[in-house]
Amino acid sequence: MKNEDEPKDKRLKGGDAQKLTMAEVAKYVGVSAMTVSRAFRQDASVSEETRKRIMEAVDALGYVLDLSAGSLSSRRSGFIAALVPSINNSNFSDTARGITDALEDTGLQLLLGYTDYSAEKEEKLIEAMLRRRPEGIILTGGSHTDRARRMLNKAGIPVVETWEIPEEPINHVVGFSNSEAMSLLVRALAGQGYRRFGYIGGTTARDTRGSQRRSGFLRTVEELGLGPGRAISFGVPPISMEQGGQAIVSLLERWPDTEVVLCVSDLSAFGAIMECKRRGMRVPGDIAIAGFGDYEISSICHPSITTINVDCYGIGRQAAARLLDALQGSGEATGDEITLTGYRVVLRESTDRGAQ
Amino acid sequence: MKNEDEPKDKRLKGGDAQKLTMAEVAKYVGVSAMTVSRAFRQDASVSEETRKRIMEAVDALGYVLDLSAGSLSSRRSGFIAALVPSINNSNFSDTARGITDALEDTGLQLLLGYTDYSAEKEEKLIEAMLRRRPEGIILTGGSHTDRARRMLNKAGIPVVETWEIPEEPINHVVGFSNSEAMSLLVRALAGQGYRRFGYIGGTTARDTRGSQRRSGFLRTVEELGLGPGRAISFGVPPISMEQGGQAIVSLLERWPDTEVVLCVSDLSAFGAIMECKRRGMRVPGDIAIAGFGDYEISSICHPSITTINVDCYGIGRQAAARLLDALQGSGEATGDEITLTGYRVVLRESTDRGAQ
DNA sequence: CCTCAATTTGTTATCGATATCATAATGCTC
DNA sequence: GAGCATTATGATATCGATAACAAATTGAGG
Repeated sequence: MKNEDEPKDKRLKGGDAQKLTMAEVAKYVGVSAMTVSRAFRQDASVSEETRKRIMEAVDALGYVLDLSAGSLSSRRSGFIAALVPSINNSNFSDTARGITDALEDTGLQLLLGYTDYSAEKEEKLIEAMLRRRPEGIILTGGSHTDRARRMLNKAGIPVVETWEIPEEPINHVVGFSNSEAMSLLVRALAGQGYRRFGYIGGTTARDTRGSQRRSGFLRTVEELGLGPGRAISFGVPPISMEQGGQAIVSLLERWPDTEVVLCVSDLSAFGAIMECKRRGMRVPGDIAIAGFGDYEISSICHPSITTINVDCYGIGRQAAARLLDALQGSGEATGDEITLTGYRVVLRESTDRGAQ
Repeated sequence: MKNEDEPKDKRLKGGDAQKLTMAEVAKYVGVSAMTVSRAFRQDASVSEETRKRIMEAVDALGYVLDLSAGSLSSRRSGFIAALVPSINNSNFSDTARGITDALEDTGLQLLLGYTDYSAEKEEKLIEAMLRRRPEGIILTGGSHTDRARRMLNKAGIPVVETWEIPEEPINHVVGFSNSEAMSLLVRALAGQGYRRFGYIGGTTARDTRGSQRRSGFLRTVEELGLGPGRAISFGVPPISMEQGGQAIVSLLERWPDTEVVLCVSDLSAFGAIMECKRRGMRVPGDIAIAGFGDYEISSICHPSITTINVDCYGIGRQAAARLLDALQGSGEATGDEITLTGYRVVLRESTDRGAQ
């Protein structure tokens, strides 16, 4: 597959004039580099005719703008960073989509990083991102290492924390109370007559949202006089489908008369439901199960899964909007620094009291 | 939430000395900027003692390296780009994880973009990435716009196409034949005695891997003398769970005696199975269903889903490895330019002939 | 004690674009 | 057609790091 009939300098297949610069395009067209630079920006004042000629040359020569040079000079990197715990989670990818959409036509690009639910990885990623000088940064959650906080404070760029309401916000917040949301679900199910509540989901610092949901569960069960709640931890967050299945087995062994089990996410709820069915139990007949997050799987699954719908996409859009506000340098604050996003209970088959 | 007791220049909460440069760190320590620069790289020759003093100063001042300046000078951006069709797809995120892992300790960072299965979006993303001068680029699939191809050729960086075997590779390829893989699944099921095969999944150019699977299906059914295959398209790729459910209804209306249905992915297979169960059909008793991709859901689901397991993670690792080889400028070719990755049939409950 | 090599540090030019200011061309009004 | 505003283009310095080369320091060997 190697070609012999070419110069033997180590060059890549198909690659030719590797280093094509704006100055060369300029010379080719017969204008100055500055004019070429202007032609690339829509606001700049270049005559339509010149721009056309330049763009033709750009096309003919195959020139591609070099932002690394441009951003050094303009002190604008042209991107914002967003860190999410997991890339393979439709909730977070919906948020990422929201950000991307909100950024459209702003000339800003999104750079995504994933922290794998680890504050240490988050710290490293924050540093890696800051080294490229993002114009703003969107984080998931409010739990960061001290060093990460220091770096973010120093950076002098707007920061948005999302998906929860941190005790000590760094800057802007777009999210909701996970504990309140879980509480709402408990109350909704209690309102349907359920009394003996179980819960699947850990308490580790890795998943602060999960911990908040758990504490919302325990608190509410207590408040309703139905306590103490029966909570099982299993595995390392994020709890997988498989771990959901293992957890419900443990839970039912320990508390066999449990009526309804709430899970930290729909994925573990799905695992739990499937495991129950595999063991010949009926859901919701023998045991009712609910999740959190309203993933696609929950509406498709048979039985469909009761859950909390979160405005994931909206979180993304709002977070980006707050960032853009801040970048616009709007002297006055845009109202509160905390933007609350919505959630709602979605009752489905998996907790239907009428069904058998 | 606004503070009045501060200078009113528009400064961000917590932000102080915004522009801290290497030269200032150098002055603080009493060395030259060059020495500071060296201290940041492990290979450089700086005495241990000096490096320690510099790093302490970096810490004390909160200095963060500016890569946009560095990469301009060194002509090394320090990142590679990878484009995947969808961010919310565990197959592709496994590949992304493979790339990330392979890049560890190379000093290279991964920048991920998602094309939403659109060649136009891919073209735009390729341009956006190239403007930041990645040192290499990993693509999904072999179907690109002409302009994208031109840009990639001009860029003079290694390119790896993954997840399929393109007719006209740009440079390196790491993948497998989707049509052969689907063919293998058809043969495995035919071997179990199935005769009347159906298929769910489109033919659009948006999802070339899906098209290849479909053609592999049709070809093999024909070859086995079981044709013509009964194929249904539904919706725009990637086919969702819900569309899988709708598709199987259409398929069974049109060809009620179908014995087994193969789906372009596990997600549509799952949707199809759940829809069947909702309608009171037994899977595999009344209809057998198989998927493609071996997503987590397939092993958890009840019934568990027969599928093709693809080495998604390996694709990522290998793609990154090929890229690194090419970057090492290894004069000689590293064997073939096409790296084949494995796949295997995973037989599970959803096509179990013994079950009812 | 001198020479040469190895190690550590410094100086200067440069990467490729853009900010800024200067200048040329154009158009409009009276 | 002079005067002035407006638009289009150019020249130069600069962003903040690193490459490349130079110089200073140290140590070993004869």
